[in-house]
Amino acid sequence: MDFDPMGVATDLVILTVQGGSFEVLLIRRGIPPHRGRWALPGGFVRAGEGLEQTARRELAEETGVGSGDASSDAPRIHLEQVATYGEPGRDPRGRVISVAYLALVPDLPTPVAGSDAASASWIPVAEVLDDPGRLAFDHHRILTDAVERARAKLEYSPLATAFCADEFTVSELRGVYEAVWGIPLDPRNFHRKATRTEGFVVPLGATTTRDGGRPAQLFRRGSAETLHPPLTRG
Amino acid sequence: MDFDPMGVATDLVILTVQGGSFEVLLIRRGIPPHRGRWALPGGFVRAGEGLEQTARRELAEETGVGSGDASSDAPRIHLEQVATYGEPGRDPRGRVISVAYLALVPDLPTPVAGSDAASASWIPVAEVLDDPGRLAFDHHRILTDAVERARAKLEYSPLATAFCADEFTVSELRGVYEAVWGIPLDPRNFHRKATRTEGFVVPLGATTTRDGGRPAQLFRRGSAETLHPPLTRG
DNA sequence: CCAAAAGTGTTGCAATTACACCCATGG
DNA sequence: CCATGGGTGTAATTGCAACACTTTTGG
Repeated sequence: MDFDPMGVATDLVILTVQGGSFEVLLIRRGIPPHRGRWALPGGFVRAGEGLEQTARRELAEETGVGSGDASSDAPRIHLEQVATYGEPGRDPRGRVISVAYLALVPDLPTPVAGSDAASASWIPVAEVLDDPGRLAFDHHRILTDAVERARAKLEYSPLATAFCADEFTVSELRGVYEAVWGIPLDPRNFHRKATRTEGFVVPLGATTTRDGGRPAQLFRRGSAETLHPPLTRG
Repeated sequence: MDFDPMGVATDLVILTVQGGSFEVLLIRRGIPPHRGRWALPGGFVRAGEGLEQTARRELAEETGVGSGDASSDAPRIHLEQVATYGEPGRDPRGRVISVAYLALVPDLPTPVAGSDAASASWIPVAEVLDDPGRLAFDHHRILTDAVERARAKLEYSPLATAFCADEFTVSELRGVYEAVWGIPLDPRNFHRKATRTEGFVVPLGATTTRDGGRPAQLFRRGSAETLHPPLTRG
């Protein structure tokens, strides 16, 4: 038996935390379908290209970072697959399957508009989630799934460090948790948990006073893949 | 820009627990490529068909249950998407993207060989995981990912009930956990956790002596989607 | 009666929370 | 000296593992 050929695309949920706000990168579509509407950045997988490779290419096009090329010395961006969406009729161009990826980036310079985007902007996640009609295609569902994944993974993985610069303070790390989860955390207990959890963060010895008050130690992400014990919400 | 057309398939990781053994349904391929080798059941997505619909169709073909048709009164089988695999070169027939699904079924009658399968058998999961060369394509990776997902979800979701018949005892439920995790659990503490966790299981009043000894209460799965608190491994 | 499996009570350790308190800087 | 944020100590509580013990059947 032969197969029915289909289009395969990747869509990206690029998340960041800026000044205590949890935001997603959206584009205003410059070409049909859904021209002029907000959507997740994405594009078709090319013939010889792997799925993650496509996602990294799109990420680089939109943000200017994270291309997986050996030639690039850009910071390593966290990128993971979330799910695949393939209902017939989800794209008016024909039968298109979309593999959604979640990317977590630190505070970045202004986003760049890609080829199919009239413009690109950081928008607060909560605002978009509260308005199911805001996004084109089935992108509201994709965003919902990706954000849920991110929120869950903060608990048991060191993923939050992906939102931070190379060097960060415990407060900055806590700010990530507070922004993503949308709840305040006790700074004193958080400090203990973050620093005592094996392999989560490693102290650099240096300090900074960029947040005012007593100088804070600087840390880099550790080597742990999972957090024991996990950080809990609430 | 137009897209490069590709084949889209679903592959199924169908898991069950039989007599304390955690097993996966494999087929011996009856057609090329990889004719004669073991593989996960799967097949191409048809033109007007949704991804999950394809998975349910394949599941019904292999096991005779769980088709999503309204006409079917077969039991509802747990089916969830795991991940999508799309490296160029993973399938010699051309560029094929495969969406992997995880299905959990209760102890079932003998499996049926589908159209592309010479035969189908239940094989212990541990045995297959220990032998990376056993499966065709990249199916060892898919199985690894799916089993990891299943093991993790037992902790915080009522998924284990999907391996049980409609009515089950606490011991039978514990047997599922022990088989999937591969470790023994304290029957007394497990009983408390399972029955005290809100919405996990609901007592039916009836009892059974099918396991010997004192009669055990029968339960049905509850309505909870997540377990609070979770059941922990170790 | 004994064996086997179901189910309950209790105890002690470990993790977590809530918050009092001290530290180090800038203004 | 005060405000601000960084960081430590500690008591009350909760959660959980370990295991003694009781219950209800079959043989």
